[in-house]
Amino acid sequence: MASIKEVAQLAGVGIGTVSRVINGGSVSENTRVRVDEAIRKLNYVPNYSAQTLKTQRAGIIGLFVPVFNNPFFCAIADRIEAQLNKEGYNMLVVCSQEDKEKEVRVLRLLAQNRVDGAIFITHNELGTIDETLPLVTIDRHLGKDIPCITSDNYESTTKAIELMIEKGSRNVAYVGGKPMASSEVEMRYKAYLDVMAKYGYEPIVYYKNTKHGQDYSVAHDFFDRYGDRVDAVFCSGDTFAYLLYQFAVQKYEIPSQFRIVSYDGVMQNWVGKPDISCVKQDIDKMAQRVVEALFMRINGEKCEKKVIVPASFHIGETI
Amino acid sequence: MASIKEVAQLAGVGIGTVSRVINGGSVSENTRVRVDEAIRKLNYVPNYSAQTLKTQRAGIIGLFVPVFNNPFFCAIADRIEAQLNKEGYNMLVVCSQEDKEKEVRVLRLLAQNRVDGAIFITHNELGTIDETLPLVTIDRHLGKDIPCITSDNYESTTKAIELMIEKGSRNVAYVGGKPMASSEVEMRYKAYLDVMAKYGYEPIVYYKNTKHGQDYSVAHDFFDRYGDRVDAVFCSGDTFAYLLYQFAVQKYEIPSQFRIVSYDGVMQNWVGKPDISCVKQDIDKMAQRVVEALFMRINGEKCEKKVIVPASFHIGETI
DNA sequence: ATGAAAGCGCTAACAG
DNA sequence: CTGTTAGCGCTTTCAT
Repeated sequence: MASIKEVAQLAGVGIGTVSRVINGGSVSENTRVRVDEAIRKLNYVPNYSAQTLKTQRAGIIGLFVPVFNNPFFCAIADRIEAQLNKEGYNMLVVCSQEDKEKEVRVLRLLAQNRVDGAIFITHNELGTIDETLPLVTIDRHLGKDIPCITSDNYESTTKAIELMIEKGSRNVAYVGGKPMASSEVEMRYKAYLDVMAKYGYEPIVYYKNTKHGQDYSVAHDFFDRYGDRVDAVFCSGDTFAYLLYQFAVQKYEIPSQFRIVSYDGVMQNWVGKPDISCVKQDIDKMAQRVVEALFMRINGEKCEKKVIVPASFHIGETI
Repeated sequence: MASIKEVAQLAGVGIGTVSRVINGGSVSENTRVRVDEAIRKLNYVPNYSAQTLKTQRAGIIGLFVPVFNNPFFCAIADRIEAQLNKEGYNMLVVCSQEDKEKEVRVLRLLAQNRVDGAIFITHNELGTIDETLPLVTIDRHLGKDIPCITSDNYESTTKAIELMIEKGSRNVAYVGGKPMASSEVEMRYKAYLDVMAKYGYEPIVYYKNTKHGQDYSVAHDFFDRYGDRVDAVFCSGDTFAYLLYQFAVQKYEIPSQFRIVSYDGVMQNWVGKPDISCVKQDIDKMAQRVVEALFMRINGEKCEKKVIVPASFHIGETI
C-alpha cells in the first residue's frame, strides 16, 4: 500500500506538493503531471484513516434502524444510501434490535466519531445521545434540537379513516406496533381516535410488537379477538395489512364487507397483488429531506425541527 | 472531545499508561483506578481514526449489494450485521445499483482501507478487485481465491423441478433475472435445463432484469407470452413467484392446474399468504458462514473456496 | 509554487 | 509497572 511519501519520492517532490495535487491546491502544471504519473504508477490511494484523523471528517453517516428485515426500513435505507452517495458519503448500518448491549455500542460509535452524523429510524429507547454529533430522525422524537422528518401522519390517517367510514365502514379497528418511544407514528393512532370520537364510534385497538418480521398468526389472533365486531381495519404499516388481508379475503367480500387501509405503501411492487389501499409515503422525498437536514446540521446551519413530507392516498382494491 | 493526553494529565500518568488501561496491558490496581476515574470524568472515548491509523484495523466490514430494497438482500444483510456485531465489527453498506461511477467508488473504498474486508452479493460487473483485501461472496464468482458461500442450488432446484413434474406438471417454465456476472445462481438454470432434458421436455425460459423491485407488469408480460403453453413455473427468487401467483390464481386452479415454486423463501413471513412452495435458503446459517469465512481470510487462515449451505424444500400450497 | 515541519490521537517498543 | 518516544499517513501552516 503506497503512501504519500513514496509518491513524493518517485515524483521528486515534497509530500506537501503531493497533497496539494490531490486536494486541488495550486501546483504548477509541470509538477502536477509528474505527481499524477507517480500516483498512477504506484496505484496510490490516500489513506482514509489518516485523512480522517487530520481533517476530522470521516465521510460516513450512521443509519440506525430497529431491524433491517422490514420493507419500510429497507426501502428508505436504499434511498438514503443513494442520497448520501451523491454527497460523497458512505452509509454505516446499525440495527439496534432489542439488544441493550448494542445500544451501548451505538452510543460509542457516535462518541468515537466514526461517523460524521447519524440518522435514526429506531423505535427503541436509547441512552443519552451525544450532543455534539449531528443527528436527524425519521418519525422519531429524540430531543429538542434534533430534526425529525416525517409524513403528515395525522392528516393522512384522518382522511383515510374518514374515507373508510364514508364508504360504509362502521367498526374500524386500528392495528399497529406498540410504540416503544415517542414518535410521530403515534399521530396515526391519535388521528384514528379522534375520527372515532367525532363519529361517536367505539375505537378498537390491536397492538402487536414487531420483531423479526410479522407472521400469519397475528391475523388469526386479531380475528379471533375482534372478528365478530369489526368491518374494517386501518394498519399502521404494510405487513399487518397484507397478513390481515390474506385472512379476511377468505371470510369476507372485500371491500364491500371488509375494508383495509395501510400506511407506508412500500410493499406493493414486491408483491403485486392484492393492491391494498394505503397512505403512501413519499420515500424518495423523505430520504432526500433527511439527508438535506443532516447536512445542514453538519454544516452548522439552522434547520427546521420538523419537516413534513406529505403522503398521498392510493386507492387500491381494499376500500 | 477529550484526548488520551488530557486523561493522562488528569490522572497524573503518562499516555502510555492510559493506553494500557484501555487495551488491557499490565497496570497496577492503584493507577488503573485513577485512570478509569479520569476517563469517566472526561467522558473519554478513544479516537477511532487514530486507532485505525495506528493498528491498521478499522473494525468495519463492507457489504456490497445491488440494491437494498429486496427481500433476500435485506434478510441476509440483517443477519450478517448481527453476526458482524458479535465479532465487534460494524457494517458499511454500499449499493452498487446499475451505476458505473459507483463501482469506481466501491473499489476506492477497498483500496483506501476504510474497511477490513468485504462481502459481495452484487450481481453487477466490477472492475479489478484489490487483491490484498479479504473478500467473500454470496453466490458470486469473483476470483480464484475468493470464497463463495452459496446454497446447493443445483441439487435443490433439481429436486424441486422433479417434484413439480412428479406432481403432474409437464410444461414448467423458468423465470429469473438475467445473470449479469458469473454466479452460482446459474446452477438453478442449469439444473432446470438438465431436468427438462432428462424428461425430454422443451425448456421455456423467461429472463427479466430486476431494478428497483419488480412490478406486476412482469406477470402480464409472462402470461401474454407463455400463458398458453405453461402449466408451472420455477422462479429463481421470491418476488417473481408472488407476482406470477397473483396473476395465475385468477385463471387457474392452484396447484392442480398451475404449480409455482420459488427459490429463497424469505418473503413468507412478510406476506403471510399465499404460502408459496419454495426452496428455502438457510439465511441464518449462510450469514454465519459468510462471516466465518471472511474472518478466516482476515486472519490469514486457509479457507474453503466454496461453502455450500443446504437449502430445504418448503411445501406450501402451490405444489 | 513548493519543501520542511508540526501535529491530528493513538499504540507499541524501549528504557528504566 | 510505567514514562518517554517514535511513528502510522495525512493536511496545513510557514518559510522560502
